[in-house]
Amino acid sequence: MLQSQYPYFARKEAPKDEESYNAQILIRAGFIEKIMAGVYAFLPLGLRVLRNIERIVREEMDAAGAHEVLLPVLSPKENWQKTGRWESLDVLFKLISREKKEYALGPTHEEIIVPVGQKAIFSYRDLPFGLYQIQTKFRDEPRAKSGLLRGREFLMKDLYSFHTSVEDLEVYYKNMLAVYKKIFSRLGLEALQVEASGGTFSKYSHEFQVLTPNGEDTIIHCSACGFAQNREINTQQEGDACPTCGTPVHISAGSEVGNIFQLKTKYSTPFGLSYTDAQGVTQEVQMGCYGIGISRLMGILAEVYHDDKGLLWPKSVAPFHAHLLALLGQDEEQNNAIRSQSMRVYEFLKSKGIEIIFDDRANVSAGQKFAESDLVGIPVRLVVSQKTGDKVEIKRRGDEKSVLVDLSDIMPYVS
RNA sequence: CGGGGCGUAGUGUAACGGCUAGCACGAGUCCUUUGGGAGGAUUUAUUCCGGGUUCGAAUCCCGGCGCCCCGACCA
Repeated sequence: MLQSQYPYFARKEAPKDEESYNAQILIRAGFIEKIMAGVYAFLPLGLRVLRNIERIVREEMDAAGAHEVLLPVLSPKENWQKTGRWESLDVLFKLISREKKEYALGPTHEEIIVPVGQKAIFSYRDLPFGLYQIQTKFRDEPRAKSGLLRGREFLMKDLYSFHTSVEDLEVYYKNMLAVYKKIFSRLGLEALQVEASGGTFSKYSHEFQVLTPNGEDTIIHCSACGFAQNREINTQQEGDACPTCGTPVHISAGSEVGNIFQLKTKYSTPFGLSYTDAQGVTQEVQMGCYGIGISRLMGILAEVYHDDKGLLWPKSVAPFHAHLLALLGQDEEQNNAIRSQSMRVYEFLKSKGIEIIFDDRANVSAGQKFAESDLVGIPVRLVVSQKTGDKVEIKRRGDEKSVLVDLSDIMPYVS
């Protein structure tokens, strides 16, 4: 039996027990499915978006010289006891084995990476270096909410850097600020670099915030000089003078997409992570950590890129480059012509490396195919029907008008 | 964990304590249809779970579980 070219899970109505926009639209369009509060399955279309976000983050991490690792989700209690977080970290998921041994599911991986790093660090000559992973994280949030924006299980990139000195850490940290800006810009997002409280990690940190009406953070920011602080550390009101340049500040809701901290020796100390300096003296290793919420980014992209008809993915993360619709009718002779023409288009674009999804379903009305393609939000829509003859109709998602072109002229429209 | 709301086919919903739990969408089958979520016929439910009140419970009461929202919390 021929498998359908169209792995589709769309539905007309979103479940009523889901109020956040990103979860509603992503469920409706068939990208994700809720399994329980704060836990989602990624369906074929959603996984492709997730992989694209991942790929961009991975490319930039690799370009910055970081090395990818994969740390375990399951981790021993002792490591968390060493830092005191077995007790202090409320969101730590704990589990007990048949043998009554206790484990934690990783909410973040300092307790795991430090002992790993230790194996490679002896001398100052071994430093600096960075290790990162893209891994599922677990946090026992007291209240999961806002769809993909705050889950109990989510995908995250976490990078840890190791240094001989605070000065060296600062160089790396500053470079990471630039790397992060590049990542968000490739994802089609404008992210403000925001100063925030460092939480339990350090006195201060930098967050990257995308301004969106449904964001859970409040950001005080200045459009003139780029000053931006989280409400956590700033109590200014709309229109107050910017502390750095005096221009009236704005207050906006934002969603955190990345966060970077200077850990310094916070985790080196409990694990005895040290190196020998040029004078033969033992010194503590200085550390930084740098996170990006991969699955959360997918939710934020849905919040930012949509209209009343559905999603509009930026090309860099879109699940496919092109969405091909074959509009079939009752006339089988006509249908055969449409099938062979749409297959020509499909094979041609595939041969050119264009990622294409092909809606070849029979017995689905043209109107439904159009509505669903708008909902899914792939950047370019191609139509083959009785009207198009040996040409293809092309329309960009979001455009009003379409054009009819020969197959030989199609590439500029889809690449 | 405090406050609020809510659990009825796959989805969205209706039903005064009382007839065979109604409708729409989806899905299955058959026929017709095919450029903006098509039409007809037909099929599709232990009303979240467990107790209780009652001649009789989707409906009222108690307990549990689950979901959403506000707050607290948020590496």
